[in-house]
Order: sequence, then structure tokens, then C-alpha cells
Amino acid sequence: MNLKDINNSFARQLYFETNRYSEFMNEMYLDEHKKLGVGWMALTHGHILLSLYAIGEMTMTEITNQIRRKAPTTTILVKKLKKEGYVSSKISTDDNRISLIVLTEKGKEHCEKMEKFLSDFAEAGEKAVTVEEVETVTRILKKIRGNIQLELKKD
Amino acid sequence: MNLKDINNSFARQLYFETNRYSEFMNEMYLDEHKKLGVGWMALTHGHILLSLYAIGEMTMTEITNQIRRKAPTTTILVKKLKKEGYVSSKISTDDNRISLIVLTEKGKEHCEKMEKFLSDFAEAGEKAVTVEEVETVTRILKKIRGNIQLELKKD
DNA sequence: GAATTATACTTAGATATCTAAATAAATTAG
DNA sequence: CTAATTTATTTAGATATCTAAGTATAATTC
Repeated sequence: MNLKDINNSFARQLYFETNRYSEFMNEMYLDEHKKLGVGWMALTHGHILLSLYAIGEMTMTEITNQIRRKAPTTTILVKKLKKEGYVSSKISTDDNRISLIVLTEKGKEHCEKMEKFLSDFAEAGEKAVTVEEVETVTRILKKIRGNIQLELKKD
Repeated sequence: MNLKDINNSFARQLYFETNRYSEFMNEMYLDEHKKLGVGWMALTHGHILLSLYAIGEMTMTEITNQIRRKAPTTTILVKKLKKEGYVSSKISTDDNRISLIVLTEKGKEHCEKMEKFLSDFAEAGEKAVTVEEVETVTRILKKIRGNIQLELKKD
């Protein structure tokens, strides 16, 4: 297989397409943040706030898992959110190592403002594709990941 | 639509799945770079080298388009690659603003080493999925992007 | 119950990435 | 032909992200 073929390979084509989708989601969120006057807020900050809104109080480790980043990233992002007044923290009474993070009023208000956008966003998605189509995409992407991993581990 | 539904919406599910795919590709590349003793080399550095290998001489702007990053990022990445001896540059004789970037011997050797990996990678992908499946994924992701953009632009 | 190991989180340091502004050369317009 | 605009690239400054190492507390083991 030559370089040109490699560049046009299925794996690569799907990589470009999945990247484009991720970037698209990112842009839509950032545009909305700008509209709400919080242009400094990255997608991940928003993700933390919305998780807290949905789930309630969370530990740093739980947030880390939710946003699928490493622990130091969470430290920095939560510090920023605290500085801007969107969250507050307290030490767990059960375990002094654990910080419990909660939304402030300002944080809740932000999430309420985002809800309309998110809802419209989600509904536009539901209209565009069916549950079968989502499953198809998921299945195919998983299959190619699985197979590549399997084949490359042979050696 | 409530928050829980939003979080489980098609758009969001696909976002998680596409992210997982991108991250998977990233990890596989980085593992290979580590194996080749170039752990410092990010996916994008590799992308630049392989584009130069496939296309030959490129300007900074052309590289910027290839890697789909902004111009200052290209400056930094190419500077690093130059410092490490993988590329060299010269000013265009036609237009003094333009830098032409080429692979050095070391850069070519790196790409040759990567070729086996990329080829195995691509072939594992070809075995896993069909052209129809790739088209299906592409079509569905495009459709949902297009529809969300359309619906949200109404206001 | 002292010593070891595990867990939760932060700090330090590096870097890929961005936007905005600067530089410098080429092109266009009046 | 000079002035304004466009184009190619870099510099400056910020930040989200990472790994590795540090700190402090809790749990386990001998």
C-alpha cells in the first residue's frame, strides 16, 4: 500500500470526518458562549457546569471522569470557574482529602441560559438522524477501532 | 426536552463516539512515535512530515491548510521540526515572503519507518469496514451537522 | 500501632493551540 | 509613482492540556 492509498484509507477518511464533527460541536458551543458574554469559557468549562447542573455536587475525581481529562486539568478548570464565581467548593466531612464542588447561583443561571440552546441543538439532531443511524455510526467506528487494535497487536 | 435527554441526545452520543475515534487514532500514532524513539513528536508534527513526504516541497500556508491549524501553530511546529533536523527551509525566489519547506534525509527516513505502521494500520481498517460503511458514517455525520446548523441559524 | 501503600488532589514545567498584532514584501489603485 | 491594500509569515501573550512529582490524608498490613 503506497502513501497515497494510506492517505485515502478508510481509517484516515473517518478520522477527518470525526474530527470535523468534533470541531463543529466545539464551534457551536463557543459561539453560544460568546453570545452569552462568556467568550473565555471553553467547551470543557461548560461541560463541568452542565454536569454539576444535572448531577449536583461532585468531587474533583468525579468531574475528571465526566470531562474525560486528567486530574491537573480539572484543578485548573475548576480554579478558573471558582475565580469567575460559577462554582464553590467545600471539604468533605467524611474524608478530608475530598473537595466537593457545587454550582453557585451564577453557575445555575448560566446553565439555565444554556438549556434553550442545548435543547434546540439536541432537537435539531433528533430531526436529522434516526436512532438506527446513530447506532450504525457507533457500531462502525467501534468496529474499525477494535479491528485496528487487534491487528496491530499481533506483533 | 430536559437535561438528561439533552445529554443522551443523538448529537451528544455522536460527539462522544467521534471523540473516542479521534483520541484512538491519536494514541496509536503516539505509541508508534514512542516506539521509534521520537516521543516528543505529536500527531501534527507527524502529519506535516508525511504531507511533505507525499507532496514534496510546501509553503507555510500550504502546510497550514494541510494540517488544518492556524498559521502561528505551523510556525511553531515547523520551527521544532527544523530544530530537530527533520525539515529545512529556503526562501522562494519568486516571492521573498514565501518559505519553502522540505524534508531532510532524517525526515525522509522517519517517514519510511512510519510507512510500515501506516500501511498495517490502513489495511486493518480496510479489512474491518467496507466502502459503503465509510460512506454511511460520513453521510450521517454530515447530515446531522448540516441540519443542526440550519435549524440553529433560523433565529 | 508504626510503617507501608493507596487515594485525592495540587504544583511545576512543558507544549500545542489560539487570537491579535507586528513585520515585511507584493499588488493594486488613484 | 506614491499610497493603500492584500498576502505570507512571525511574534507576543494566553490557556487547555499533558506528565511527573509533591503533599496530605486514609486505609492496610505486619
